[in-house]
Amino acid sequence: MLSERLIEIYELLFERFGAQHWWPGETEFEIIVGAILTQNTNWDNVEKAIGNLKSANLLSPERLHNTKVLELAELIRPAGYFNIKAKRLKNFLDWLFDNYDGDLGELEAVDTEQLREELLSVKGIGRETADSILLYALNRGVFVVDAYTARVAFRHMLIEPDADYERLRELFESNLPEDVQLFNEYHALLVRVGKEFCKPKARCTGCPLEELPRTVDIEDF
DNA sequence: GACCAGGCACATC
DNA sequence: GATGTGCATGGT
Repeated sequence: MLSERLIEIYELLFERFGAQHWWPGETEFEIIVGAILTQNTNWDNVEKAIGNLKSANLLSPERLHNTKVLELAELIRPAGYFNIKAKRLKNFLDWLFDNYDGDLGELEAVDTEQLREELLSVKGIGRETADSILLYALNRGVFVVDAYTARVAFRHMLIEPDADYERLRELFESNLPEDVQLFNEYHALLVRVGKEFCKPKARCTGCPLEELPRTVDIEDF
C-alpha cells in the first residue's frame, strides 16, 4: 500500500524531472565537506566556499586537517555560519584521523549502523548530515530526510504530520527496496519538486503530484 | 528591508 | 520530548 504509493510518486517525479545526478561533487571528500557546509544554507553559497577550498588546494583530508581553523573559516565564509562550520569540519577530521588514520577508505570496513552512530557522535554532524554522508559519499543504503522530504511527505504520503526525523526515514526505508541508487535519486527528486513546486504555504500549480490525495492542507506546510 | 536556504547544539521548561 | 535561540552569507 504505502510502498506502491511511494513508487508511484517516485515515477511521477522521475518522468517529469529525470535523473538529478546527485551528489554534486567530484570526490568522496568533497561530498562530505559539502554535506557539512550546506546545513541550512543555499547550495550556491556552498559552491563558492568549496571553490575557495579548491583554489587554495586544500580539498583533501590531510591538507584540511593541517589548516588553521581561522584560515579555514575565512575560506568558507560564503557558506554562512563560517566560524561554527569551520569547527565542524575540524571535528569531523579529528574523528577521521583519531580513529581511521585520516583514511576514508578505512570506513568501508565499518558496519553502516555503527558508522551512523559514530558520525552522530561528532559535534556538528546531526542526522541529516550523517545520512547524507552515508548515502551520497559512502554509498550506504540510508534514506536522507530533510525539510523538503518532510514537506512533500506530509502533503502526499499518508504519514502523520507530527512524524519526526526517524519516523520519516523509516517510512522510506521500510517501504522501498534497499537500493542505494533509488535512495539517491528519490531524495534528489524530492528536493527538486520541493524547490520548484511544493513550496511552503503555496499551492503547487503544475506540480507533478498535484492530483494526488493529500494528508494535510497545503497551508499547514 | 524581509524572507529564505539541502541543520545543529544547547538551554530551558 | 517539545520548543526557542544563536549561528551568517548571498539571492530574490
